[in-house]
Amino acid sequence: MKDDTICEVNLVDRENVELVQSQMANQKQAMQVAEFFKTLSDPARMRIIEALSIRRLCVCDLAYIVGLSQSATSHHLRSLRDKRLVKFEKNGKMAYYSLDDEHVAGAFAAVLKHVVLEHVVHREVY
Amino acid sequence: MKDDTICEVNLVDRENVELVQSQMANQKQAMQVAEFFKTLSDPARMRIIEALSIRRLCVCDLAYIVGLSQSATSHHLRSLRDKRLVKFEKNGKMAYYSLDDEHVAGAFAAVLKHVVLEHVVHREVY
DNA sequence: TTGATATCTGAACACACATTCATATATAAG
DNA sequence: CTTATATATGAATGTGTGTTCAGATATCAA
Repeated sequence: MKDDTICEVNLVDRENVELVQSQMANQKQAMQVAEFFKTLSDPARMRIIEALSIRRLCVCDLAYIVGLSQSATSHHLRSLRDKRLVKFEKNGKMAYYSLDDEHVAGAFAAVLKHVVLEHVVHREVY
Repeated sequence: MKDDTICEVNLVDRENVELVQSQMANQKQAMQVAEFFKTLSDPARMRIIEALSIRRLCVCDLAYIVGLSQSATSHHLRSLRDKRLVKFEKNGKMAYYSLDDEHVAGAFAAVLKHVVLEHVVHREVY
């Protein structure tokens, strides 16, 4: 336990801290994963991704499904496009959006690797 | 394709829309999953969870590891506690935090079920 | 008791971001 | 060319939230 140590300059158990630091992914990776989570942290974007995983859709049908205005939907689609989570094809006046499967799968794989596995594997008794 | 239909009142392909709607999880579930993602969408909270998945830690050591002030760390821990993702025990002046394993595992399971599987299973040709 | 330490908490500030509104672009139809 | 439709986009607004700051609470030591 070592709670007899005195906390100087915000460090109680240096040994413990160094062990944790050595086992943690670097800060850049954590930020990337957090970035991906942030994208999915909005219910509207969540539902957009969900809907597009079922079927390719045009903007106005998508807007209807997620219950947003056409403009708001378009803004979200733009940010999702920038993150390469969705792609689109223009067909006349219409724009048909679908998931960017490879990239989404890759992102999920990264998340699973850096978060879930990390948690499942390190089941030690504290 | 059916892009010959006219878009009245924001609906191009009613049939398609209804199919997607029937296959989507309800909005409540989407919001719950989004809520969980929002919690992990902050790099600091991300690293807090990551660190605690390795070892039980007191607040000041945790603050040192994630590179935040003690106050900011405490605020994050409070929100994580409210969502039952972490738990803590007091030992004298110190507070030792650890993951609330059952709840975290449950949350991840829900996410995997409602997001990843959904995506993997529905691999149809559009 | 007094002083030091670890943590917590409310208020304030600053910044990020989702939505709306107005408008722009592009295509199709008449 | 003109009109209508589908989508895109920039600006503005309002809301949410992460951090800091100051101070509160609690425990331990002297």
